[in-house]
Amino acid sequence: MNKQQLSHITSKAKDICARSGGRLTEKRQRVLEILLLSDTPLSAYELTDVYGRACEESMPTMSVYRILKFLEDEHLVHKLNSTNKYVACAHIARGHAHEIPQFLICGKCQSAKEIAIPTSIVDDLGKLVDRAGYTLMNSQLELQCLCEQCSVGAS
Amino acid sequence: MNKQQLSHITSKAKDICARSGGRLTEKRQRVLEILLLSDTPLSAYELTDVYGRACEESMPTMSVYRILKFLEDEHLVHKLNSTNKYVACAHIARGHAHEIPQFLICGKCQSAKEIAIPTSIVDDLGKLVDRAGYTLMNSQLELQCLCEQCSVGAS
DNA sequence: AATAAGAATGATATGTTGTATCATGCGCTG
DNA sequence: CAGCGCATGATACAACATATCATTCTTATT
Repeated sequence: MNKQQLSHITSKAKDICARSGGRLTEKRQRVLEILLLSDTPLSAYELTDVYGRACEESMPTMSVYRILKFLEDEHLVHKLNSTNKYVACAHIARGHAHEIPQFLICGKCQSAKEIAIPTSIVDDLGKLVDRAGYTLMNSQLELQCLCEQCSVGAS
Repeated sequence: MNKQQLSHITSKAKDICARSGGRLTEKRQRVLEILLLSDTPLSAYELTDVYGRACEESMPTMSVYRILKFLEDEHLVHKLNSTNKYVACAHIARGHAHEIPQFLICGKCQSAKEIAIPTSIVDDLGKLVDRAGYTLMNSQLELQCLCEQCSVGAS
């Protein structure tokens, strides 16, 4: 990702925050940028470390958690429940529809890819859940995979 | 679950362990029984507490983790990654096919139901993952739901 | 039965993730 | 410029998990 793309995304992100009455402060923007530039999802503590090294000043982890919560509420960041790590939303630049995100997580290099799952599959899952007497509340799936590169390497 | 059902299951569990060269010791069996009798999944620390109260002697949490690992390796217990809690396998008594477990987790009462997901849905997911250039390694899904009782209560 | 080997468990320390709470700083508005 | 509200800092602690070494229990062999 180059600087222009990054500034385009953060500009969009500012709009999104403004529309909901929030503010993308400098620290929040920096945290978001770190996640946008990271190859892999990061834990709150990893983010604290990266922030400290990148910004020449440290931030308490508590603040990182608060900022992550803000960014999550704005749908700019997603949390991976299976790994307790955070990843920037892949759809900030274009439209940013608030669809339920789905993730493919590589068990080898830890990269995570946000994908769209066809409505048909989600509907099938919903029907299945209904038949079990339950109601589906959230269908964020996190599928444990191998990414293309790691599949090749492991052959 | 009555005593007869419980002892039938633990007897099956002993067979399963024996077949793989493991031993379902008394402590391992007690941990399994606690999970079998629990209405909800339990964390390792909750298990430590319950064990201490039920068995009139305490067990270090470290041992609980080791026992949980053993029971997981024998497919007698599953871990819910989204909540960091553990649940007894629902299929010990009958056949105990080592299918990938799928769970419906009630966000209100915390109960978890282990279900079978039709091959067709899993296949569809697999194809989707393939198209994204990834390889599906494990399809344990944990769907956040409301159970029947909690849905009714919330109406 | 004695003993040695290996499995199971205990004890202790520490690492990782996350929340609670109160204090401080910063920016806007009247 | 005073005061209010939002954002951030600082500190403490709770919950989840692993590493490591010591001890105890089983089992096989003699």
